[in-house]
Amino acid sequence: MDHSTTRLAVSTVIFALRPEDGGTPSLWTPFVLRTRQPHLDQWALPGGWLPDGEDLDAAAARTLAETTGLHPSFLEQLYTFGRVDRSPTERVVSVAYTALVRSDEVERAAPGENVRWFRADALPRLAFDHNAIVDYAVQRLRTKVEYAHIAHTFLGQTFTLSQLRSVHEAILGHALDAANFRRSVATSPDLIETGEVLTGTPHRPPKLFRYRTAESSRS
Amino acid sequence: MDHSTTRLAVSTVIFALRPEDGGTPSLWTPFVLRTRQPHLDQWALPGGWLPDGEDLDAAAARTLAETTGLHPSFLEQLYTFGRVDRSPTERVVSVAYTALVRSDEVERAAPGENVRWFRADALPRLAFDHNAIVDYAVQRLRTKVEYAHIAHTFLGQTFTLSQLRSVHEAILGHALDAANFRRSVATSPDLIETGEVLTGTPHRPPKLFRYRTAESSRS
DNA sequence: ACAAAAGTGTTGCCGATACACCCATGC
DNA sequence: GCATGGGTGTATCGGCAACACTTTTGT
Repeated sequence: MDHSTTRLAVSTVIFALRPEDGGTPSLWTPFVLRTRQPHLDQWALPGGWLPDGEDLDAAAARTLAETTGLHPSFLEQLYTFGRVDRSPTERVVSVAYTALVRSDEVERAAPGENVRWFRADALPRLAFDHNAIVDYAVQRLRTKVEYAHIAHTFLGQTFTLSQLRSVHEAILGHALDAANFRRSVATSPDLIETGEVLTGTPHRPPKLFRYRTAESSRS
Repeated sequence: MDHSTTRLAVSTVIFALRPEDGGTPSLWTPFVLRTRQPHLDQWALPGGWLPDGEDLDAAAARTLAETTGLHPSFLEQLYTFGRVDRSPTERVVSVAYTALVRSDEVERAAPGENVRWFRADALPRLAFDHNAIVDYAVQRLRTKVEYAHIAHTFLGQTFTLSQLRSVHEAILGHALDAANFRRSVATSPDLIETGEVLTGTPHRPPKLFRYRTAESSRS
């Protein structure tokens, strides 16, 4: 049997929220400096080749940990990019993933020499078709945050509704009415009041919430 | 450079509407009888290996035409299935596609010796993980038909609103209010009245509509 | 007391549903 | 003219955006 020369890769668009200098947080994503041709010295999505014995999800999780040191709280397949001409030197089909990581995760992780974060809405020219991949990921994240409960994966186990709203605002790129936002998320039975409040704020202490997980809903 | 043994395939879930014996139409999908191991003599999705020089979309269109003789009016990537154990003999990553074909297309196409159609909601045990793939495709089709204008791709260039409604009903699996359905699709500026009516019906002749395409909207 | 964020109440609008009703054609 | 599907009108309901208002804390 003759072999195909097409190679299979996995790439991940990682999103984190980083507070603008003293202001409201915004979406950032990390890239890795390429140390080889093609596209030497350009920024590229974290990723790598798919090993024969590894599931796609596992490969995405592993390669993103290896290159950035991060452990995502959310990881899902985005789309598979396979145009013949997307790499100038060989045929590469890339299964792209979207990952969300908590801000404290980003602080804790080793920065990595060749890793750099950019604002998702102000990217440099990336290697291959990675600009298109990131744009598509941003678009999907925007639509998905409005109907799926994923925003809290940017936060800790417990969070205030202001924090959750601020996540939505950063993703959508515009402000939301605090009162209506509260009601819209409160419709979900999976949003649970912990009974505790966050102290140390200069004003009225907000209640802390958490999302019901598979584990927390056992029996 | 040592080669990976992982192989890349493309598979397509093809949907068409077929009138139940004298009744309302329902969703059907064609499968191909496997003539080799593994899963010899089981039904499998139309598809094939991805050639080195062919785009994913093109490979999906070509393989589905080769096996079933069909030419879809709609084709889009669904999801990539890559679990290590999804094939018992070798590692295969499959990029799955969804295709919609018009009923008259199905009539016209050569049936194919090893091709058989099944109701999408009453499938036999298929080869590999193809049952899961079809189920996922049905689920996605149901949600997508409610917000995207894709139902008309099951019909001809022009169609009555009853026909379009009947497509929605077949996909969703339940009846819709004719009056409200009419209004809900009429909100789209892309739905255009042709000015003609369909004659030969036993009752009041319905108006014929078409959807504005990229070509029909040129200046 | 005051500022500011947390949280509640109220109103108006808009889209979707339910369903009554009229229209046009073949028979 | 009558049966039948095509097509229109309309009342009601529920969700959501806007925004006024009350509550609770730190300073």
